[in-house]
Amino acid sequence: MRKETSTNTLNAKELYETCGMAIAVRILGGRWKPGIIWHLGHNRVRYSQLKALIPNISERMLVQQLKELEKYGFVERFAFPEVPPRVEYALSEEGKTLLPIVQSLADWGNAQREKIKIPV
Amino acid sequence: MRKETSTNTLNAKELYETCGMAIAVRILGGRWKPGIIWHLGHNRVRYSQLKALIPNISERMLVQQLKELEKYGFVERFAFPEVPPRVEYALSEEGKTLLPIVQSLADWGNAQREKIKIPV
DNA sequence: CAGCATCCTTTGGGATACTG
DNA sequence: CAGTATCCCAAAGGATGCTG
Repeated sequence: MRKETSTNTLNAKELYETCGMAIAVRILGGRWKPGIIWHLGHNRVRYSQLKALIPNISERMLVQQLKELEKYGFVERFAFPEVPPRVEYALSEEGKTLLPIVQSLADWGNAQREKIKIPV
Repeated sequence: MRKETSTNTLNAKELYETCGMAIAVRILGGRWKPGIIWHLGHNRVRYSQLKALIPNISERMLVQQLKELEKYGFVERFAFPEVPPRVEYALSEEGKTLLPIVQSLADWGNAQREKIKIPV
């Protein structure tokens, strides 16, 4: 078992030397987290459902990002001891504070779709 | 001269296959763009000023990110034919639509500074 | 079903030196 | 002052195969 180099871990030094923007970018950074948060919204969502909602994401990324969000307390994980297994994810109260941000990202992006000039 | 692989170029295929969120993440993605946009705000800012406002950023990154933002039309560049040279950057009208997003990122990040649990 | 492990490629970003 | 050019490393992400 090889230890995955833990990225996005804010240690005390980094935390207090950076401004809020830097913190936000580190926590929300990457290609997937905003989409995951957006799809969680206010509901509980099953792992398989989440995977279906986010086409192109690999299982590796989905699990990894969910774990990071869980580690920071933005996402809660509910595992049911059933066979076959069932796991649901949801935003914590803290995580829900991210919803306005990701919503405005999504809205902005959708508005761009019509306006942007296509290179090539 | 080695051609820098052009990142963040949305071609037609990528553009129309993705949702708004994916577009927003691609355009705003990375460690620096939100901070650059935030510091530009509603003013014109000189290159050297921008560099001072964003500690830790290298010239390479600052120039590269500004060029990308300019390519998409979110940033305008004003070069004055003087010696020593002077260059100012500002958000275009289109670019200013990003301000609410980056502002909410900054606000959220600042709010986190007090709340977050410090690992190690 | 909901993952984990491993290998690999691509991208982002830092350091340094140099220039019109 | 406002950049370029080059080299290099680290982090992000993809593909595939396997498991409780």
